[in-house]
Amino acid sequence: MAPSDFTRPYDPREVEPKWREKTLASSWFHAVDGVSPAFTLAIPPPNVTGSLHMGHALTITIEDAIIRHARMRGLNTLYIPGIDHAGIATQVVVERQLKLEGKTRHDLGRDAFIERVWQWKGESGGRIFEQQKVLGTSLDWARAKFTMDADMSRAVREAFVRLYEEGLIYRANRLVNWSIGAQSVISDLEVVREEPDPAKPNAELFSFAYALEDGSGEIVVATTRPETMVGDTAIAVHPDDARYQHLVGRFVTHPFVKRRIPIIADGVLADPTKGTGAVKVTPAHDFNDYEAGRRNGLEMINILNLDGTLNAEGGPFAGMERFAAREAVKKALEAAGLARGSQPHAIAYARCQRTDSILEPLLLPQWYVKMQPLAEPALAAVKDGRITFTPEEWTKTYDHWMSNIQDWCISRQLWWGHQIPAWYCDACEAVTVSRDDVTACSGCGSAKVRRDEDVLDTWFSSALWPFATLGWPEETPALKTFYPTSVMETGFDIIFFWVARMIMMGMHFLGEVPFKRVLLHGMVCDETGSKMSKVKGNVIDPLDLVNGATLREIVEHASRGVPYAQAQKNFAAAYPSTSNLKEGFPAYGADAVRFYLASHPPQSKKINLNLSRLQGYRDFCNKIWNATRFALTHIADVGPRPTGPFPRPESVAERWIVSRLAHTVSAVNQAVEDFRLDEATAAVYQFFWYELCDWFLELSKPVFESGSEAARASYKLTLAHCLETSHRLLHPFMPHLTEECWAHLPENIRRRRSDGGLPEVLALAPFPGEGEGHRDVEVEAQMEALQAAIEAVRRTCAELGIKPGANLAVTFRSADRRKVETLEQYSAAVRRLTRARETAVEHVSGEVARPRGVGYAVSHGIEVLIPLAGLIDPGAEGQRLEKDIAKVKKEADAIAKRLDNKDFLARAPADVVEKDRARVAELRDRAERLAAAVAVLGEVGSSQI
RNA sequence: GCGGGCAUAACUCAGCGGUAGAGUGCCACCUUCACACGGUGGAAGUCGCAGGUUCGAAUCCUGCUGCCCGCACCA
Repeated sequence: MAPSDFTRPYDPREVEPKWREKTLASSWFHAVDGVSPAFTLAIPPPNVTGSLHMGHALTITIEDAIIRHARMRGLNTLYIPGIDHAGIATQVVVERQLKLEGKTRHDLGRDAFIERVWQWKGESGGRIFEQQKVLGTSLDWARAKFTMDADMSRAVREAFVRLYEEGLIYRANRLVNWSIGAQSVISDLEVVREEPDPAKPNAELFSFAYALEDGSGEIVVATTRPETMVGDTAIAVHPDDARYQHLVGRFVTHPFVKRRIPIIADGVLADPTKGTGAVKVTPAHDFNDYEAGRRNGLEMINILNLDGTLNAEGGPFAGMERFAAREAVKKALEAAGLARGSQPHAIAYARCQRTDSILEPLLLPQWYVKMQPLAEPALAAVKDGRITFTPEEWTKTYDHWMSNIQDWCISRQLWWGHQIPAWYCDACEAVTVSRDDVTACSGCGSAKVRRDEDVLDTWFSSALWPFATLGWPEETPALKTFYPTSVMETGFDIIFFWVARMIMMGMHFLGEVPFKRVLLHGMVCDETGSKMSKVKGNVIDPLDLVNGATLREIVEHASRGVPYAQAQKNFAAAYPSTSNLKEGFPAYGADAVRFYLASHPPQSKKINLNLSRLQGYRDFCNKIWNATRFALTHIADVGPRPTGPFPRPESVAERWIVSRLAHTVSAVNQAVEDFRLDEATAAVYQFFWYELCDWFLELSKPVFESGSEAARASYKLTLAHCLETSHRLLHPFMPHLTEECWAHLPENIRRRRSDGGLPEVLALAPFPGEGEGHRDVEVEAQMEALQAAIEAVRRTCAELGIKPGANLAVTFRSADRRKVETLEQYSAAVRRLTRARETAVEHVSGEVARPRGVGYAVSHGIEVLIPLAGLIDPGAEGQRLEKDIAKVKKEADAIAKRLDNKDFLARAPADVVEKDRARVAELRDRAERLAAAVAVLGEVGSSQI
């Protein structure tokens, strides 16, 4: 391929699809069993119902960068892809489809329904894999797993049976969170509570009276759920509440159902300061009442059907939907003269995370995992550092949750999922839990056994992910090679749902941590900081950023089920910067999106999408492209790259760039090791643009144009080396662009593997380490002086309003022989970069007369003299210099003041004091020289002050 | 109520004890033969407020204010 193949500007649409195809046709990212050291990362499996969102893009970006870095460092690297069957979400999707056909899952029956879900999964369940590929992942697709695969199901069953046999799984009849929307139980973690705002009542606190059975009076209670009163089995008062002591032990009569209800004393439930101090007790429908019921041996009466209607216990209200029943009960109480008023009230509704329906506490037998014994080793593993969290602050959150852990309800009344392997006997009481399907009761041998209808919480299978994906419970070579995995990387919002449970299960079943490090990232939000949601209409599809999209497409992807005009309004509110976005998004490309996402520090809880920054990284891609294109015009015939460490070049510029390269390489490696991808991307961005392109490339141009043969050869090698090393440094963040650029480089310059072989592609090349350069602090100082001299000329001209292209003849003076030599050596480059017609360099010592009427600057021990005659009025220079003098003096005075402080001298470290002394001296010297320059400016100049 | 976090340039965010930084935006200039998705120069911050520790604080400590996020509770 020739440099002319480079289109301009860089167009990711030309390059990225090509490398995606090559990758998928290759075996570059297949990990091999049995080779160590290994590096493993199992992707957090996205929902099978899902399509790629910014959170997935962030996950993949971070993980793939870490994975690619590890792979290039020579580790046997495995990045495991996968999809989660997502019980409730998937079942809801398919049920919605059925509804369009006028059917329910019950019309189909369980087997046919499950068949139908699999069919759906086959058609649209793999979409997210395709979307992940667009981002340039280096996943090992041959090892992709779906949590409902046969081997995964086997692992789930094995885990369940073992826990049961160990007494860590049990069945109990307890109050659970019932989601009427999902028609299932959900776990504590899946309950969301909206914070109540007392200023905005969202409910009604309704008071009513129970009449004492002897007709001697009444007792008033209040509730936000009047319909539950048909399930009341007690009224509780505080034992010390003088108002009610005489009533404890007596009874009231229920107005609607024939029941005597005791008035009991319960100091836990009843709070004398709240309401009337008397509280109705409905043990089967309230968590606190349930505890009170257990304490006091109360009857527990379930009044609800699973669909939210009142059952036969509802008396006159039986059959009514719960909210209709609420109104009916209120009316009936009023009619009976028992209503005692109501007031607006703010309460925290408990809702189902998936369906948003208000949850009902219900008494139902369910399967639970006993968490305490599992939590203890998992807590210890984090405490003693076998597992570390990044950012560290999550350790506390983890400790706190794990130390107060509740048993985990794992039954779900769904059809889609791993059916619980428990069989009940109709002939006896025995429960049979088995690895194999059961035909006879383990207790009495009866064939009348029924399997538990329920499936397991999806998170139960997720908890086995790091080892089930590797073949557990089999002792597979993969398991031996890749477990424990190296890193678990995911959003902080599932630290309890997932991370904590994986740690518990991994330690329990394998006796070893499932991963050594946990990296938790934040949430990608819109420009205003709001969480992305289709309801808010502020979702941005990462593929629209990658491929480009029209405004209409963007807006349509942002929300669901809203008219376009409204959707546009919602979108504009969430992304104020897009007000001028007529054309939609350009194709930023996967590489720019990745680099952008990687540029955020892990402690950012929120990443507010910033399109201008994204654009900045697209520009960076273009910069890399063009720099490579330019370099290729010079390095096509570069000599062979020496094996081993890069040899130390001769010239200042080369030694400088190689020193900066060494610095960048170590900064990037350290940053990736620390999971500070933001620092890694910043370091390589800084190096490539501001050091390699802005300076080294510019300094090398005159050499390529008119340097000696030897100099040209040396600069070619250095340039090619820096460029090739940059491609390798950038590759984990920008896989497509760097592959393309690297493929254009002459073979001579590509870094070989340690065995001497030429890597097939950049992804398989060694990551830069020691030996790519050498730090040279001295040459860096020399280079800084050269840069400062050039910048001094530019600044002086700019501040004086001297047009570029003016006829400049600049003289540099220094007492430092090396600086003089450097300036002389680079005089052609200096002319080019300052646009001066001619330059002269003088080595001076002691006081030297200054010419009159010159623009003057001094920095890093180099004086800059620019004759102004014929260019501008020297008066302007006088003003400019005076301003400069004032600034320098102010700075010098500030430091001098510190140096006058005896305590500072006595207590500050010697090197700090020394640095300040040198700095004051330098500043004073500059001030003197500037003052002298003013003095010789000429008549006009000196009178301007 | 318990716990965690955040407040730095117009915007988005680094820095977390020794001269206030980056990207974007802004202003001025430049169509210099890799790149105008470019180059050069510039302006811009009493680092939320008040105390304290220290020779020295954006950085450590305490309090306050304002936001955010968990967990618990809510007749």
